Amino acid sequence: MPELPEVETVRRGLAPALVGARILRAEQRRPDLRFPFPDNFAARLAGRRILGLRRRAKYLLADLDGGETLVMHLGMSGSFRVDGDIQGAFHHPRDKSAAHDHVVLHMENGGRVTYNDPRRFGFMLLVQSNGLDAHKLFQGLGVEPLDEALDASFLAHAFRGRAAPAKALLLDQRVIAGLGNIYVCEALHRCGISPLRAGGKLVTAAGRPGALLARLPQAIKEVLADALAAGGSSLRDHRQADGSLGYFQHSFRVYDREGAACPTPGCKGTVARAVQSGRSTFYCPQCQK
DNA sequence: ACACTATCCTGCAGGC
DNA sequence: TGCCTGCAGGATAGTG
Repeated sequence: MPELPEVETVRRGLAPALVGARILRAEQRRPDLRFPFPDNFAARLAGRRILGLRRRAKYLLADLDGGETLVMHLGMSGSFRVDGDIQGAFHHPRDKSAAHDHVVLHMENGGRVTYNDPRRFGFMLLVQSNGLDAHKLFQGLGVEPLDEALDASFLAHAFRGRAAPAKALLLDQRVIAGLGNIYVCEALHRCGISPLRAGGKLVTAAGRPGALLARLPQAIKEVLADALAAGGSSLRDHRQADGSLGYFQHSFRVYDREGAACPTPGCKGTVARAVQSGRSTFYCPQCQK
């Protein structure tokens, strides 16, 4: 479920159960997800206290005592579940999703945090906390989209001379870290930029942001803020850590709305679907230029 | 350097 | 009903 608003919503949901709490015991139920788990993963988690839970881009970072940080990425289908069931697990045998419960953290406070990931594109790593920024995963990461560093001149610099479509550039985590397919589609629609438009064409010859590009940072920040306020988007049956559903999917203007009337006031267009870099793009050919 | 593809994996919806 | 195809919120290695 993982773009920035979803990961941040997960972080907020997990924090009460994890921050300040000690991991009594950890279960690692398979050798790997996207990558192999670290050596002695479960044993290295046992007894550790979680000092804080942060987010960087789409990564969740749990800082542990002892100087290590547990780095978690949800991939496409990762989710966390928190239950306070101290008496023992209730796992319905027909609950298929339990087959994909890959990691369980048994907390000293009686809580239990389970990581479930059917597609296993997610991963967990342990990294020295003081070397996090230098780690390969974080080294090349672009700006946080909600940071003030994301502004029109930053985008003009990043897009200048690029032939790749705006969609591809916004999905590139080395430029902006945290956007994904949904929010890129939504942000481009909000500011009237076609996802097919070459990035370089949105920049003036002098390297300044064009009129449309100037609106993009605000569009990105607004759609993310709206999604955060809604608890993220819940496609299919994805749930937040506390079991509740985000509801921003009801506010999508173009994503997964092929054939619907364009919601832009005064626009008579119809939402279209295109495929870019193997992924669906939704946009209005009428008002996105 | 850049642009584009194929790929990892499972589940689900839609067509026949 | 069942089988098949395509598609899914991500990110990377590999190709030209």
